[in-house]
Amino acid sequence: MSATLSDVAARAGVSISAASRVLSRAPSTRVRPETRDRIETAARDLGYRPNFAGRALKLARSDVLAMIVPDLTNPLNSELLRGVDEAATQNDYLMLLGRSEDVGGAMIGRLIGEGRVDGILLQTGDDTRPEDVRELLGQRAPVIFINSVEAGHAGSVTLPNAAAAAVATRHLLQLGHTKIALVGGLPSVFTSADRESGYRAAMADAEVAVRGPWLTRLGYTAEQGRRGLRRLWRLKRRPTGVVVGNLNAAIGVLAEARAIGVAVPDELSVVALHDAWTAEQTAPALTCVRMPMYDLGRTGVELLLDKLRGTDVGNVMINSEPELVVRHSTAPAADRDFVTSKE
Amino acid sequence: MSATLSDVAARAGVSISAASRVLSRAPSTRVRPETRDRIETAARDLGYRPNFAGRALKLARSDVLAMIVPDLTNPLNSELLRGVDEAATQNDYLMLLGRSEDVGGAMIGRLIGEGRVDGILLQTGDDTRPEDVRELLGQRAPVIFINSVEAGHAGSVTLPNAAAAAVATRHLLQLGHTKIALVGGLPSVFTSADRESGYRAAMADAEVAVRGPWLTRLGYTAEQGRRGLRRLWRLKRRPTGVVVGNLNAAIGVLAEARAIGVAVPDELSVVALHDAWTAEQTAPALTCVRMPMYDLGRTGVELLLDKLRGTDVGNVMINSEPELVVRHSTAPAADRDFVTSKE
DNA sequence: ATGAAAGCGCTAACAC
DNA sequence: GTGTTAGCGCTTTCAT
Repeated sequence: MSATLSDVAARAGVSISAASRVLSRAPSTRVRPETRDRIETAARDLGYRPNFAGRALKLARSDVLAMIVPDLTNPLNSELLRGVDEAATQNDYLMLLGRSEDVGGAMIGRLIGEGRVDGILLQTGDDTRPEDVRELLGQRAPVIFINSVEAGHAGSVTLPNAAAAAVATRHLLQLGHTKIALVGGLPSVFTSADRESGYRAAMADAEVAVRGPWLTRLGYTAEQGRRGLRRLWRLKRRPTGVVVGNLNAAIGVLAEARAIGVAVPDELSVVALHDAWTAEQTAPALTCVRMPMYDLGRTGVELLLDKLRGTDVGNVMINSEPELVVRHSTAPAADRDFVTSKE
Repeated sequence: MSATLSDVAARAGVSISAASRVLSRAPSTRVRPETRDRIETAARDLGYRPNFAGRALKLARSDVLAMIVPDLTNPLNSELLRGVDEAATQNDYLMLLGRSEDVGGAMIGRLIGEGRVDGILLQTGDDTRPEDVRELLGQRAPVIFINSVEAGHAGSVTLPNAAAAAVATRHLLQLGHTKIALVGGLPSVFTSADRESGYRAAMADAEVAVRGPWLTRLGYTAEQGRRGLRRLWRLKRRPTGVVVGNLNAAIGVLAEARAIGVAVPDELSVVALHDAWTAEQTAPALTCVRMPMYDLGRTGVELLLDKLRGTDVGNVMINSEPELVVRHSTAPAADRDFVTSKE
């Protein structure tokens, strides 16, 4: 065991409470400079670290935030986790990671019930059961939803989902495409509707018709993306461009395109929402709309800390404009001999 | 705050210690069935959860294990994390995730110094500084190295790196290739040498010459894989097959091959170490050697728990045979009109 | 400016 | 079989 406060106090020749004041509290506490010095020196010599159990027991808080995501090893979450981690660290909190599939399970129950975490950032996944979420909300730790919302729950941060889908759609429109499909997420997932509405809005703005069969809502995984493209290619009237609601699904779309002999971008332009290193390594490299994931994480932490302090929190949308990253999976429409002036 | 032990005791009409005995200890403690019943009922009614700070303070342990990896969102780690998590949960431990880039930093120091974790599973990365690792080992939490070793340190689990590289190499040899290159990891990384030796052993067994320029040691990222292939393709004598030490690097190799006009597998066969969903989505889909990542995680936890109990632990290698997963990035050598009988 | 002491929730001797 | 009690390390009134 490392040195305790009483070790430090003994070495500095002061009382435990004096040592505590100097070592833990805001520098506001007035104490004779010489005493402060002795205490700080003793602490340094002994390599003193406050025992967190003692602290947590006394203060009834753990200084830990839990970030719960559907898939820890999804590269799309990389920036999100970095944002959360940095914001947490700056506020002297630790970030604990969990999977949303565990939400109904024992592990998350332990985290909260045993007082191991002070608050929770929750990103639900395709498989998260609503009743588990409601149970979670019934416990005593405040929850902030990340890129998802729960009716009647105060505290969420969302991405500019509609705006991002619109950026992607406009990119294809500007390349001269009019037959534009959407390979979207499951209808049950919060972001799906938003992204679809952004797509519809951009199409409407351009006065281009949306055809029902060109919308698929199969999910955000690569395999589901493949299925989406297969379904589109079974159609008599096929699109020349497709907006894919998620990068991983787009990777599947590309793989399936190759498998069934669809040339990208010559025959089909593909643009995806989200960006990550994997997008640069596909064949062809994927044109993407980058999402403000880092800000999403930071803002989530700020909201959670507000809630912890008792401040009223609302539902905020990150409003930085999603950025188009043009790579090689999109090209001017082949069935037109002109393109818009923008391109 | 939720119910405490004394709430439960009061409601059951027993002493706190009776409640503690019944609720926390092995069922061995003898107590009148009726009393046990009353206590358990009271606990259930009150939704009692042991406060972990009180428990940790008393027992001087936290029941938390930290798993530290270079990159949380690397899909290659998915199975590893699952293995660690499951084994930890089964032993009533919680898994806390950290990044190895933080090893020298404040965060990991807090985890250990403040007694927040009982032990550590550490997978070092390209950027982990040896002096930071040594400092970590100097602290009071036991450490088990995951697929890496530290000289003189008891406790590590490693993958069958050499065996996997040999499996990959033999696959190419059996397809008739003799001009086989290795796109490997950084020389400073533990696994690099092992994988290289497996490659060399397989080549030697087949009495096929290894040419120096065909070995690159640039690293395990996609970008480093791309650079590896570029370097190989600058050669006058080019290989017809390449073993890539890491799946992510192989994804880069494929991307670069396409970029510079190398046909895979017709002109170049590519086989990668490790497997993940990303390997099924490349063009062409990657032939891989699957590694026992799940077992790696489980075994790491078991070793760590042994060490926690004071048992002597050694350095174990997971010995399940790495499994070849043939997809479409490898094909018979084009410069031979015969193949071995095996294929 | 500094110290004494209580108590956060829990477990483990020890007494009965 | 059950209760009493001390104490883990810390913060925080309250005295001095």
